[in-house]
This record gives sequence, structure tokens and C-alpha cells, in this order.
Amino acid sequence: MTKLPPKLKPDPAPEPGEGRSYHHGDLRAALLAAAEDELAERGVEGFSLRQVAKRAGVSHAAPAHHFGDAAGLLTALAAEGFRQFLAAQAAREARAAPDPASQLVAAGLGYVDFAMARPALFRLLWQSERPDFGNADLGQAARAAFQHLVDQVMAAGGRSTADEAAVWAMAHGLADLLASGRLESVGSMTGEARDEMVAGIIRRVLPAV
Amino acid sequence: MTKLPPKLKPDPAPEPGEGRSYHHGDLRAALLAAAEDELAERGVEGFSLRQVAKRAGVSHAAPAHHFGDAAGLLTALAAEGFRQFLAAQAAREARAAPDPASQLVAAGLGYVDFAMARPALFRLLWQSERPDFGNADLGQAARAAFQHLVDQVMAAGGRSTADEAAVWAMAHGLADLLASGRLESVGSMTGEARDEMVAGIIRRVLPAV
DNA sequence: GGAAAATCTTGCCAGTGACAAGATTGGGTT
DNA sequence: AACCCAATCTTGTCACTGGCAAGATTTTCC
Repeated sequence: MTKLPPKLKPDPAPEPGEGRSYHHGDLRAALLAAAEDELAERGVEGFSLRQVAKRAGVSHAAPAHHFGDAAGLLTALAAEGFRQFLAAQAAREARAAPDPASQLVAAGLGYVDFAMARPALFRLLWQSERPDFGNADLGQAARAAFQHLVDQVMAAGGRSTADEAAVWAMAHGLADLLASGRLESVGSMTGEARDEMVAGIIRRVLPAV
Repeated sequence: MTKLPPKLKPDPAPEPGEGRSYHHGDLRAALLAAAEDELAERGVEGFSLRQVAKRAGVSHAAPAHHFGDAAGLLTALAAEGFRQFLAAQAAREARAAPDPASQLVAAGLGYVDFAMARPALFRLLWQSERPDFGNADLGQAARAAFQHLVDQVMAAGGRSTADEAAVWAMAHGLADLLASGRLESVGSMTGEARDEMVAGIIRRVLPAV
């Protein structure tokens, strides 16, 4: 399993009433990090803007200046998340054989990697309606992220809409079931074994070249 | 596309302060129906218990007696939803050829049918953490629903965990991407064309017998 | 007919998101 | 160096939400 960037920021140590001055310095990044932690602990549906502010050690209204409202924060977090989602695919590809089929399987493995390593963020990206997907930055990051997999299908000899849909749906279905912990027969595997299982399943739907 | 049971109840006409007496008569069912409507209009994340009560024409505390709390209502709704989800698969199977492969494809089509016909409910079943999946009734209904597809895989000649996972992930991935409106190339198709596309994709991962 | 249980309402409290107004700070201008 | 202004953050408030408690109304059961 590829090592993924663990956090947006390496925990700036909140320390409630500590030596921090009136101005935070980098509150925007601190809030994004706190938001992801909150997401991991309470889930998307238990997400609370005030709780994020408390975790970052600022007042409940502080986030508004940087993100407008809760949707704004989640939109920014989701955009960053999609970029890291894409990076997870790229990380797998870098370590895979250069032929198109191997690259496609690697992208799929990265897709699943991300879902299992950061399930809360994955759920924000794919299962939430709170981020504003009409936002330009988020929309671009999202399209780039899943378009990449589709592009790989064509590079690997795909010719039809069905080829694209099959590979994407397979990777996404595996990732989604694994992130939500329902596909126990695969989710309980570790390391190489799981990689082989996932790769083998993805290879089933590779376009015949 | 198979016709699905449209509602839990055929809209009992809320009528706020109407001729209804102190006791409602069948408030439990009315609340479940109102909850699904709310879900469809506001999404799982915008779901409000008080809004459901208002829609059903009762006070904000009335649901508590029947469902305990919001999670209780969503748990009951999800259990009912899984049963109808299973029914959607059965409906497709009833109209398909009797050979195991055709039955398996039909189950997958039913899986997708449900996701597209009632996306809000589908999201409650698969993308929400608010229902109590530890609840006995819900757990049983959920297991029965997706175990059915897995059973079909074995009946169609599947032999391994990989066979099961592949078919389930494919059906689920298609359903999830279609329910959330991201797989536009397939989602924009109608009737027969979409059925053929979905069936063709599912057939790709059928276990080789 | 009367007590007990079930059903529904009103009232309340803590937590939440959004907004407004004020306090504090840093940067830029002269 | 003095000053102003914009950015940043805080406090206070309002409407809404979920959950609990207490009371009102109706049905059921003996």
C-alpha cells in the first residue's frame, strides 16, 4: 500500500489560550487541518464548524472570514482532497511498469489506496452534498481527478463509453465499499495480498486491445 | 427500466390543522413517508426531524414516541429501504431468462434501477452514517439485500472471493456514480439503451464458467 | 365506568450556523 | 514617526435543531 501524505499540515499544536497573538498567522491552513481531523472523528454528518474553530483554538466566527460559511470550508477541503486523490493515483503509477495497462491498473490501485487511507475525506469527495461542486476550483480539481482514470482507459486501448464507464465504476465501487467497510473479504487483507486482489479485479475489465 | 414502488405510502394528504383528531391513526407510516420526501428534497445532510414532523402535520416531539430519535426514524426508513432495494432486484429477475447468468445480470440491473429511481433513499442506505446499522432489523435487511447479489454470483458459477467482490463492486460502482449524477455518459441514456449498456458492463465481470 | 396506557402537545435547554458590530493588529503612506 | 485603513479575530445575537420533561387528550382494558 502506497504511503500517502498524511495531513494537509503537520498539526500546528492548537494549545487553546497559548502564547498565540491576536492574529493567528496561518489560520486558513490550521482550519483545514482541524476540519479534516473533525471529519475523521465525527464523520461528514457530524461535522460542526464551531467544533473545528474550537479545535483550532479560535472563536466560533473566525472561520467565516476565510471561508464564508461551512460549505465554503468543506469546498476548499474537498478541492485540496481531490488534488491529493489524484496524487495518490500518480504515486502508484510512478512505481508501476510504464506500459499503458500497468499504468491503468496502478491508477485504480491509487484510487483504492486513497479511499482506504483517508476514508473520511473520500466520503467528503464522493458522498457528500455539502461542498459546493459548482465552485470553479473544486469543479476543476474534481474533474481532473476522475478524468485521469478515464484518460488512462483510452491510453490503454479503450474505445467506447462502455470501456470508460466499466473501469471507473469498478475502481469506484471497490473504493466505496472498502471505505465504508462493507467489503470485508477484501478489506481485511493486508499489503501485497490486497493489492493483488484489487489489481486482479481491475484487470478483468481492461479493454481488450 | 423497471417500475418501482414509488412510495411507502400514497401521500396521506398532511393538511396541517385539518379534520384530524388528536390521535393520528397511522402516524408511524406517515412519518416514514414524510421522511423520504424530506430526504428527496433536502438530502440526507439537510434532513431535519422537525421538518418531517411539520410535513406530517404533527408537533415536533411526536416522532419521538414512535422512533425514539432521528437516528431511529432513519434506521426504520433504511430497513424498509433495503427491503425495497431487494425487491427491485427481484422485479428484474422475474422478467429475465431463468439461466443463472441472466438472473445475475438482472439483479445488477435492479441494483442500478433502485439507485436511479430513488437516489435519496439509495444514499441513505449506502452513504450515510446516521442510521444505526447495528440495529437488528436494519442489519438483517441490509445483509439480505446485498448478500442476494453475491449469492447470484455463486449460482452463476463464481468460485472465489474475487468473483463476488468483482460483481458487487461493479454493480455498486455503477449505481453510486449514477445516483450521484457523475456518470453522465450512461446516466443520460434512457430505457433500453441504458439497460443494454449496464447489462453489457456487468457481463464483463461474470465469472467464467 | 374508571384506571392505566398510549399518543400527542407545549415548553425548555444546549448546540449549531449565520450575521452584525466591535476590538486588535499589521501594512502602507506621508 | 504618526496615522489611517484594511485585514483579522472576538463577542453577542437570532433562528433553527435535537432531545428531554411535563402535561393534555384519547383509547384500551378490566
